[in-house]
Amino acid sequence: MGNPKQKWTSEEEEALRAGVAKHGTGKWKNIQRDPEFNPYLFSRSNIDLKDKWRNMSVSVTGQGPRDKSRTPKTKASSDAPAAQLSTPQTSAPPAPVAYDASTDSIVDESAKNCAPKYNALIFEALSALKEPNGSDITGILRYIEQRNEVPQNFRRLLGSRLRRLVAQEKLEKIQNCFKVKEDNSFETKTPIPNQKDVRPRPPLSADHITSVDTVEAAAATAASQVAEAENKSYVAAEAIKEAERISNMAEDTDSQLQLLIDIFERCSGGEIVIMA
DNA sequence: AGTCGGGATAGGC
DNA sequence: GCCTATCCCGACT
Repeated sequence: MGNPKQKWTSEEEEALRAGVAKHGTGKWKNIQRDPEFNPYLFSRSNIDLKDKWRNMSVSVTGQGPRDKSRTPKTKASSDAPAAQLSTPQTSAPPAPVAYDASTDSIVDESAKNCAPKYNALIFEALSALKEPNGSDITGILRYIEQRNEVPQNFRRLLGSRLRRLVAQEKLEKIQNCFKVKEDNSFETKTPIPNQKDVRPRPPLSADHITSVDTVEAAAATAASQVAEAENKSYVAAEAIKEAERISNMAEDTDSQLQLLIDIFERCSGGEIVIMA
């Protein structure tokens, strides 16, 4: 067709990875315009970035180029940035190994993203199975397997995921069965201020205002309290982000450990395990 | 305007 | 000829 092919250089690829790590997939225009990456990507359009990312994705996941049988396009695929945990991923291609600019390390996005997905599947299974005393791992496994494609070592993964959810008090374990904790809601909730916190202040009457000074002092106090509250809110939000990041790291490490255990056991049994 | 998925095609083997 | 990477187009939000 029109223009001759312009091969992607490694610098461009790195810039694209870093851009996706920073802005998330789907924000191609933002990445392209970002002054940090624009020097490398100025000759590429946002469409080019999308195509290249798609291409990088299939080569990492080992799928053939453009799997035609991919799932139908889901509408409302307003993608979520890479951080969006259960975002699930929208219609974005399976995320390739992404370059994490902040840590200078390679992070497997797909592993990151599947953690919350599996958790959601576990909760879905438990609520669908509706067993009063909880469901055992086999039942949960069967439910998920029937409805989703799962990796070979999924039982192990499921086991560790269940243990983690129990540890996080999102599930409770009764003998060998797992049950959703009553007071648990899985979403991160934004705390709704309870009534006593938002109760209307008593109306100011004239005798509350003794002088302009006191009004100003009250205003200054209120302003400083608002600022302080905002500050605390920001610190809390940062802490939540950090906790999520650490949780994801833990999930990754756990998955890797399970895989290594699996390989070790197979090797111990005399099986030859070929690493890809 | 921006994004997406699919089709077309250049280029390497 | 086949496969992959890139370009292009139309649909969608």
